[in-house]
Amino acid sequence: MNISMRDLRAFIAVAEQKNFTRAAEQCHLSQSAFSALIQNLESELGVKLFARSTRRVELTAEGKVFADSANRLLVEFALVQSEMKDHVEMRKGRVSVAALPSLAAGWLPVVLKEFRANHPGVSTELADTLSDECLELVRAGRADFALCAAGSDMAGLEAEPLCTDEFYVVMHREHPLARRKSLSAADLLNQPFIHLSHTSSVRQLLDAALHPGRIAGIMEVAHLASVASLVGNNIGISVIPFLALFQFSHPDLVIRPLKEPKIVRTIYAIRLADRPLSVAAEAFLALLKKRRSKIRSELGKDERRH
Amino acid sequence: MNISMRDLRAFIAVAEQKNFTRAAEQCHLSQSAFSALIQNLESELGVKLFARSTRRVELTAEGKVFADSANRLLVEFALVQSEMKDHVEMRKGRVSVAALPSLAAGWLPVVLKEFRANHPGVSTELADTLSDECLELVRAGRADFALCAAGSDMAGLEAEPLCTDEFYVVMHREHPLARRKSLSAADLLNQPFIHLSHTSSVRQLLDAALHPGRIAGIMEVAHLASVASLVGNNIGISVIPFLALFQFSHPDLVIRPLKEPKIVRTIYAIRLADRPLSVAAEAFLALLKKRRSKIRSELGKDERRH
DNA sequence: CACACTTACGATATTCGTAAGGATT
DNA sequence: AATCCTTACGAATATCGTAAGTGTG
Repeated sequence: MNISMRDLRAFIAVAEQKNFTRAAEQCHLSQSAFSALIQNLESELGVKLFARSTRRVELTAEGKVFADSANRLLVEFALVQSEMKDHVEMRKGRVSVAALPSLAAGWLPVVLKEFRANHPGVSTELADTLSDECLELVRAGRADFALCAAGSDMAGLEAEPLCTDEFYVVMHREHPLARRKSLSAADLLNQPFIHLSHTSSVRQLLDAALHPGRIAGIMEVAHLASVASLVGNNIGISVIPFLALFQFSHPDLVIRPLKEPKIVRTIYAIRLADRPLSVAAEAFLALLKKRRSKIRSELGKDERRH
Repeated sequence: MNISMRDLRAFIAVAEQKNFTRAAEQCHLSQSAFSALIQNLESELGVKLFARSTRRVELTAEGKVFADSANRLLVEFALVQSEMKDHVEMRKGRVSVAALPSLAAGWLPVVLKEFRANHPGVSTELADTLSDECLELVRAGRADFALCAAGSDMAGLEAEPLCTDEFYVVMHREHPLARRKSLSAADLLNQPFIHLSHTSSVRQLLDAALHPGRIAGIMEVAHLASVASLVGNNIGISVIPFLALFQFSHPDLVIRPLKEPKIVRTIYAIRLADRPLSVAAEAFLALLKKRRSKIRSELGKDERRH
């Protein structure tokens, strides 16, 4: 028992035209092939659908019953087809992104806005969280992809570099080091230092780069806003990646590039390996890559605003 | 764009099994043919439905969307199939019969009852009316077939004899002719005669057979019950077909066979030519023919009851 | 190296169209 | 004679299965 949409369309064509020849034309078939098709349909259903006298073709009682059903099935099927098309052409869909708070608060919304304007039917979700949780969301399939740093275990994931992010020293404007144009790791020794929590990728990177034993950490907080406040009150200094600097735009704060060693982290677009993204997610990721040059200029705008 | 139910079943099979090989077995196909089938489906829809790594098969985002639709379509289709089957096997359907009042009041209900008991899902309709209107109902498609006498214009109709119906003289028991065992046309001359209306097939047959000029018609009524009442009051006599005699079972009435000429009418099963009956109507007609031997015995029962 | 999907390719079935047949008006 | 559906039959097409190819764990 195998009936196709074409069979249904053919059936409906005869039912409407009441004529095999015209129905066959409508279906781009020879009349004989068409006749065979209808006969086949009748035998599959086990019912005569048409009463053919040589001069007239009419639906049988059972044919009428089937006509209603066939029409309904065709409509249903057309809806399914159009829904699939909607997804392919991104009039429908869903994109779920996990991103570092720094990206989620700065550059990402700008691109998100553009994407949403272009594809109003596609719903977008954004989870702003630390790298590890970003990766977890991707692994669990709760996010299509993540924009974050690479984690220690990247098995099953595929990471594509999106941009690099340099680290800066932030301190109070009255801090002794504030007069310097740039700073090195040696300058930070014995300075009261505000750390982010160990789970933060920033912290992990700093620990690796700056020999933690020699840094006089005096405090450990979870959120950048806390760091900014502590530094703003001159309780200590900190080292922050460029993308997070928008939280440190304050007259009392001074930002200085950290040189020697220059610390750079890479932000990746990370997704499940061997799993294609949905059409919409693919498109959104493409747009993100297309707009990646604006990452810094967007932040610039943000800083100028303060 | 031609997608078949088989395609949907195959798709659902992989979606559930998450494995082409098992799904192929489930569909009684070789794995390679199955693979081609799915690829074909994907290309027809214009979307990748499955993410195949060599080790795992999963639905893509679009595949999940399609899975819901495919399931729904299959369910819908199964319902359509079962509805068609219901009609073929007469768990559903409709039979509409037009029949002469004499049949509709006597034999027909008995067969109808049997049919309805065997096929409770099939709705039955019965129009009890004179032959001309019976034929009209059949022509208009309002009745599947009619049980009545043949009309003057039988074009487009197909008549199959069902039974014959002989005519009897009915009169009051005190009527002079009541003592006779049988009567001839000559006996009826100059007797006050109760006629049915000209539209009645009975009347037409009598007019043709009994030389109306020589019959002293004194009254013309539409319904047999009126004839019975008039005759019951000894206002006149009448000639009535056997099948209608059940209305004349009364102690005051006497029924005598009419011989010379013996008048016989034929009752036909009449339907549209070149139009098959619905399965249910065909079955009902078959049952009617099978039970036709009971036409007289049913009437006998009726008469015995009085 | 075993498993699982894809590709290649010859074999098999289906489906197609032309042409002839048959029935009706 | 014209119309319209069916049947016959060779041809085109699609589908199938075996077997080889490929990538992964």
